[in-house]
Amino acid sequence: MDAIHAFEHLPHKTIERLSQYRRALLICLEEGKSHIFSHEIARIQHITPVQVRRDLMLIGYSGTLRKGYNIEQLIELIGEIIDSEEMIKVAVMGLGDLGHAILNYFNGKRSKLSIVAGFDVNPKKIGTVFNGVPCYPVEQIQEIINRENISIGIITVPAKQAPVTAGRLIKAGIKGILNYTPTPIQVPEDVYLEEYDMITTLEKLAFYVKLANDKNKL
Amino acid sequence: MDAIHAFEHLPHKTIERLSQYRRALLICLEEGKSHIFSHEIARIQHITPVQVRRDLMLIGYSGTLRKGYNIEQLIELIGEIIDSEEMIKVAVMGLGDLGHAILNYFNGKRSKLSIVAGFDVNPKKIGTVFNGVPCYPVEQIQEIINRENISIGIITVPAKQAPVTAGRLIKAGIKGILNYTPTPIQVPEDVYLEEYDMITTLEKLAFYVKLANDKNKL
DNA sequence: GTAAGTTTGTTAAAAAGTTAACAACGCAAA
DNA sequence: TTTGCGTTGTTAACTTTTTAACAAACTTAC
Repeated sequence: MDAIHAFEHLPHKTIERLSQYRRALLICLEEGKSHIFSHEIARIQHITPVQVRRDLMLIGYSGTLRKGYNIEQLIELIGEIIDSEEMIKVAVMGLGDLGHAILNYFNGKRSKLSIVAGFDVNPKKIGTVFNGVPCYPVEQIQEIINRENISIGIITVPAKQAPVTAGRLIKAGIKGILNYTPTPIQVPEDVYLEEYDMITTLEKLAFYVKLANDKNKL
Repeated sequence: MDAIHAFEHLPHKTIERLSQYRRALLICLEEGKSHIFSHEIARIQHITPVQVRRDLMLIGYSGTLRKGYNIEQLIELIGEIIDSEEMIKVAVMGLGDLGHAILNYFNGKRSKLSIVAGFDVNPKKIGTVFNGVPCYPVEQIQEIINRENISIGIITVPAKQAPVTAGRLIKAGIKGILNYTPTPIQVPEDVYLEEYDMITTLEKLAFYVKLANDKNKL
């Protein structure tokens, strides 16, 4: 009980990294490894070994001296912290290229997180099934979200339609929204929002590439 | 000269936000507005007005008291800071759904950043043109990157192929890589890397939705 | 023309996140 | 043995980022 409460206060960045650690660990497990050192995890994630050890300290996991961390146990523990007990269900709004891309990458790999519905305005897509996910008309959003008990919506519609799509999700009682479009949206306080915009990242990258270039010119 | 040097030391987060401010400002300009208050920008980006003012202070832009910031001027200034003088050219590795999605969202809107080539292994795609971007076979990567003077590569291939794709880009002399796959890659020191993974964000969102749920249950 | 209200620009404080430092431990080699 | 090395766990220092506080300046209302 006390331990559960502690996880509430994990730093946001640690939560992100735990998800990443787990992904890396799953790959290592596949490769037949049973233990891993902090510096190995660190190298994969482009961070320092200290940071890895600190994160693991925060979640109360102990490794073995000179042997590293037990991969299987660590995956298990990370799951206990970041996964939900019940399945968390997700809807994708807009089954264009980006929606499809997400379904592809996601592809039933997460055990406690599952995309169960897609919505689109294109009549040709309605009724089709892509990667096991059926496509519904947006008008049915309220009905499907209630029926399937969907708590997260991913917005992958064209940028201009992001706000109205967000509005629909909010009205339907969604708990969290992941917005992949470059158009920022507004949500009420009780909806958790994650804006995840591709263009910002690219422009930032371009800035630092330019900077490096300019330095080399001197 | 001195002013240019100062921009080198802008906080990373400020660079990100400048890109976002500009995007929001462009929309406001389209809507016919000429000035904007810090709290308006803040609201759009889900941050505080202080943060906006602080960022603008750092880039040395002054607004008008009780009138706000001149949108056109501010867009101009942000461009001077984050854009490169010459066009920065970008290649997309993998023209699947995600590659297409990026081309769609990007779509020639950035004036100083341009996607000029796509690469794929699928023979059916080679030679086609999507959104004005021609698709080449990966074997020609070195040739095209040299010829077009491409400095940034975006990786949108299937996750398993991310590392080998990164290797090809690096060998071809790329300066910056944006990796959209969930598989982390390794780059030498002089290549700027941005990992931009969709699954981490979704898992983080799920965690905070779960947390909110658990709290409500009590 | 004076008071009240807004908004900017800036400095200072606080919070969040990262890195450094190092004790503790245990294995391996001499 | 005992010495040296590699690794963990943890505290403390540092850096980055955000937030608070407030003076200055302009506008409007009275």
